[in-house]
Amino acid sequence: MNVNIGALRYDGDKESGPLSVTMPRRTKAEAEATREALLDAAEEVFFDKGVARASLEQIARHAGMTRGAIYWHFKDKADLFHALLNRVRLPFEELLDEVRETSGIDSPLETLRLACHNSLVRIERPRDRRTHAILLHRCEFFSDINPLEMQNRLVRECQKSMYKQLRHAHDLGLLAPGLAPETATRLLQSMLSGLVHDWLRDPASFPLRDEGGALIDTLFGLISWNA
Amino acid sequence: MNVNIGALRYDGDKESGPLSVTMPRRTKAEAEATREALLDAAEEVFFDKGVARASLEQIARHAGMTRGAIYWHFKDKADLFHALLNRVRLPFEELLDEVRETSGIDSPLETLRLACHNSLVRIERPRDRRTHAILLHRCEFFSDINPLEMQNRLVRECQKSMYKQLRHAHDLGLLAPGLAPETATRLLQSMLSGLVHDWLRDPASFPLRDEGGALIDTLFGLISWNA
DNA sequence: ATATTTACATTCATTTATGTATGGATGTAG
DNA sequence: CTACATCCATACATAAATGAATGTAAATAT
Repeated sequence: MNVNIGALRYDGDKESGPLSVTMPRRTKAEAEATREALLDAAEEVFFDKGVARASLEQIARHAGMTRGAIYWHFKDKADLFHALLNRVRLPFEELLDEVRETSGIDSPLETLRLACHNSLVRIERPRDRRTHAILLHRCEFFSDINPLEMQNRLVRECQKSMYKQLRHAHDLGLLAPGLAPETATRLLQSMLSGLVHDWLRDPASFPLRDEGGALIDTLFGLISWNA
Repeated sequence: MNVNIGALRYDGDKESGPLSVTMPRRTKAEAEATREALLDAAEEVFFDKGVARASLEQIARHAGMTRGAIYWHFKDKADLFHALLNRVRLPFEELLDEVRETSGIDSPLETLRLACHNSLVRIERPRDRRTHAILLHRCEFFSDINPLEMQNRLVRECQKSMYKQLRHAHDLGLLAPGLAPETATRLLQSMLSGLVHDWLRDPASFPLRDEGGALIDTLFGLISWNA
């Protein structure tokens, strides 16, 4: 079996148009590679021009293909968009699990703090950064896609995980006196949400890990009980 | 002079299409009224369908006009969009001035806190709410419009005003010990930004004034110096 | 070895939005 | 009372994107 994942076959035509006049069918591995290439191209073009203004023709050309390839691998633009988001999906709960497993910490507040730090690290990775920027700042609704509902689902899911930790911390008396876990949750979630929004709008304006990390630590210092 | 602002002339045709086959020119006041009607229609259609998917035809029909009216009053879609934003523009500094004038408070921290409350009240007004929702969640770049740059300008301007207040508060020893005014600024701005984003995405999910107000008070309680 | 399916490229028909050009009736200035 | 400018409606030309249909050579199954 000809396993050749990750490299498209070329036939001398170095231009970024269709590979040749009668380019034939590829092996399964090559087909999977072109699917990924199409997703990469969609990521770039969506990011640069916005989802609405990005045509499937531009995306296909950017990947060295034609629209035929897109319509083979994806139903339409919306389907392509969904596939794009699925590549970077990561529930906040899994970030918490990761922290719980790697570090031997049992304090719910410390676990949460580290998970927040890790979420910033995640979102700095180019693919995650661009994809989140697309979802937050570069797409409106179209066909059956409602990015606002998607964002809502993500936020609520994240809030739920945060609340579980802060509720636990509150029960252990770790929170500042008079601070309800519900309030602490909104405080943390809104701050992180705003921070990420601001940074994604202009990543060059400030270093996310540094300033964001300091902000997280400051907030956790403020909401923690201290003698 | 026939002053008749706020009411379009009808000629028996109650349908929402063009008023009549050969509807003539209006008075200056009527023309200004249709301009406002077009902006109202744009606000609604942009909000419902997103800026990219909203056609000028739909907007015109929604106002009981045709595209001819739009192209008379505005250069193109981008110009219409700009005019829409100008209706609700309000710098944060003016909110601060308003507080300084109406209340006799001289504490920079209290002034800032009240201005934050007032900003929530402002954004709950239907026109402000819809327009901000359009800018934040319902438009991508198109032609010469870059909503991300617009958002950036607004945020930086707001940050600047907040920082002036917090810097002043810090110099007066009003901030919690060890809390830099730069950090406090980011904390407050990110939280407010995230809060507004979340609320605009789904205004029914929680009451902004109540929960947001409580959040503001909590945060100011945390960042203030207290014996 | 043949038949079939796969993985695209190419072509075509349709839709949709835009910008402009033109027309026409009335307000308004003189 | 005329003349012109204003405020729109209508008509037209153009462009761009979509989705479906079709073609096709190689991979794969039989």
